[in-house]
Amino acid sequence: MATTISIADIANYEGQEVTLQGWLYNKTGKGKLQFLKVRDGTGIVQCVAFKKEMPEEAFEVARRIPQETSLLLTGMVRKDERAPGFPGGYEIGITQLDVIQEAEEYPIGHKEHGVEFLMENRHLWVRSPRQWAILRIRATVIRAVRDWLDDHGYLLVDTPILSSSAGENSTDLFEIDYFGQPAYLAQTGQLYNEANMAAFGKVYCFGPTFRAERSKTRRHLIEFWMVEPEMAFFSLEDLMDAEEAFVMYIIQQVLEKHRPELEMIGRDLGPLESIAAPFARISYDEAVERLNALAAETDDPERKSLLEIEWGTDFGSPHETAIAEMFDQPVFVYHYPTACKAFYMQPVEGRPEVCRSVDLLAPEGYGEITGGSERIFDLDLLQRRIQEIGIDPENYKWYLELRRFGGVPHAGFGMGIERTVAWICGLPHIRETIPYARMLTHLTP
RNA sequence: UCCUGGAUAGCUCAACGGCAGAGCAACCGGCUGUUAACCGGUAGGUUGCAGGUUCGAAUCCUGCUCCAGGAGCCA
Repeated sequence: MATTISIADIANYEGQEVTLQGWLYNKTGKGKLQFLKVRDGTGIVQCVAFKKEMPEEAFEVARRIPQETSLLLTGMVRKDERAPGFPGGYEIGITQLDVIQEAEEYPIGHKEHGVEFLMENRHLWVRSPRQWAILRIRATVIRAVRDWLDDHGYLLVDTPILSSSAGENSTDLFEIDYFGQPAYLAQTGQLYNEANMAAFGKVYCFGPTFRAERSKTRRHLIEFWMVEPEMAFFSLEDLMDAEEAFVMYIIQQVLEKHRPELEMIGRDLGPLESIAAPFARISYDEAVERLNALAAETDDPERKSLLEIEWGTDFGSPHETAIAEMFDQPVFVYHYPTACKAFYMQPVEGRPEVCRSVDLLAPEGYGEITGGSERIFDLDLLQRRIQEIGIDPENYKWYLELRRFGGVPHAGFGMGIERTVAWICGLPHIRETIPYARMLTHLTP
């Protein structure tokens, strides 16, 4: 009985007889010689069925079976430069072949398909090499996130997904029936993080978040995964230092572990490899100046009006892209107008119209991947802010109470996993960065 | 919610007022090194839905449905 192996480990079995269990990915034939590309979840290997080297009925099976048939095969591993696959360079000379389930006509062929069709068949699309590579990179991004935080003194403290009131504001929340009273799906774990940081110092939560926004762009999901670290005694500058190291680690891990996958999906590695700390840091004031300067020297009136910005308004997507394009590195933009940001952000000393907030914009037009700030820790100030923006203090009772029992300066940020993966993989659309994207028009599969 | 574009064979598309077609997939046959194999053959259609104009509509008009991209909002 031959050893059952994973394709990823095939190089260790050269010259040995092995068993493989997997699915037929593709087949090309030439009469008495059939090339079966088989995948097993860890990789793809070319298996060669040659009529003279195997039982007659097994060869007939090799000739007949369609794409995605599940199978069990045995054969000799040999090195061959011509053999395609992942990792490639090895192939298996089949001596025995058994079908587990012969597939019906498989909808996803090896030609191009439209977005609508692929999304309807997402449960099958995840098998395609490109999607397979992207989702493996996603898993590594998530692991790098967890490892870096765990290794730097942050404790994972989970925050609830169901809650009785809004996190930051009451719009774009999914409301559900919670035994007769309204409840909402979390759009952030941040308020709970602030309670947890006072217990554990440095904490983070990681999980799905929900935004009921009718957004229809390549950067938006209704359900997306966010990691949110929150740190006691952190200033805005500490926050930027941490984010910088954190993002660098994630990129290094992906480059180290997934070079073949990145090449497989056609990612230009140059811009990614050249990412290095320190990242640029500019103030909102400077960003507005730079945008208006750029608009001034732009001839195209349409683009000009997209770039022009009045101080005090938040950046639109064209602004973010334009700022990011001014740098080869990710760029921090800090001290946004207080009016544009959440109520709990700490105003700048002596200049309350701006706050101690910072967004990190990814290069190559990928926009905002993190957003964070120093939080208000003074009770009176926070109460005043709640009153100013007109939300019900009753909903923030426990949150306010954190400021009664040892309030300290603290800061935190949130990073969108899917946007980060989209940037690292160089993808045109965020829908490929999550196994089953929830979007305005996609709830199935 | 708004703006723009689209819907034709299982898939990707062509035909743009005059016989609805190709490639891939499927099926049959050939081929000992294929890389989206190739070669020959077969089958495959309520042209998104409803109405209108016309001798004649996939094509022009009206309404609707669905999809995509973008804006706003955000990570």
